[in-house]
Amino acid sequence: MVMELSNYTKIFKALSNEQRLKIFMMLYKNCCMPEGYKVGEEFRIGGESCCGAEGSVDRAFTKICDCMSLSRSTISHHFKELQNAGLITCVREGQTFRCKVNQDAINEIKKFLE
Amino acid sequence: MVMELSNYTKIFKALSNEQRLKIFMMLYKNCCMPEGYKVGEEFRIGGESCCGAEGSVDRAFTKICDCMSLSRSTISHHFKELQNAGLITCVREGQTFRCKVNQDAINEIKKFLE
DNA sequence: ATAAATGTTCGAGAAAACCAGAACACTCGA
DNA sequence: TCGAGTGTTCTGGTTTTCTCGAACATTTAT
Repeated sequence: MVMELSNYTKIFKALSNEQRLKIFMMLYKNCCMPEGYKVGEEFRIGGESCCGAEGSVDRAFTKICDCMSLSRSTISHHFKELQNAGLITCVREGQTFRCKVNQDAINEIKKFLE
Repeated sequence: MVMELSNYTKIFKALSNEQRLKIFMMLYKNCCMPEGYKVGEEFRIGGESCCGAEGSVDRAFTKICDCMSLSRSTISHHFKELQNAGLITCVREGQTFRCKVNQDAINEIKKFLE
């Protein structure tokens, strides 16, 4: 697959904002910190404590707001941008979402940097 | 080595601009297009034709300007930003520069995406 | 059915990024 | 030494990004 340069910049742009990178890390590493993460797994955002290990409570955005001191609308925008860059996929599930990191996009970047 | 999150965003930001990414690609792949590149090699920017294979003429920025239709000052800013992100290192050599991609930074990103 | 909780969209303001042109400084060859 | 060539810095204008709050839509529990 040959990607346009603009596809790469879109991905890099999505990761160039610290708040957005944090969100992405939560999804990718299942936590803010890169410890004990499991790549490619499907899981819910959040958890009773945002960075806790439980990872099964559904109050996604609001929890992330608490954790990051950003408004819900801002968080929503950031999620949109991550989706738009093709880094994550979200499907609605009731009141909240089930999100998944798109491993293909990650691989594409790694290949790009080869 | 443990890098702060802001170091990563700085790198991603540097690569999030299409013009800057082009410049970086020229240095990293020795050409705008990822063909026949030699990673980690030290070489001069430019060439009689910006994307030619010769790669030994020194009129760096100006040539890149011709190639990218950007002013010299803008090109200068982009180089600064790439340096500031730690992606490249430039040392003056007479009228122009000798630039090198910092492979450590690339590896850091790849590790980050592991 | 109503209320609470959640995410979305709109409007707007502040901050940052992008870019150019002008004036400047440095290097090198004639 | 002087001029051409090259990169830097400053200033300013335009565009984009980041963020919030308010109004809205949807889902879920009571």
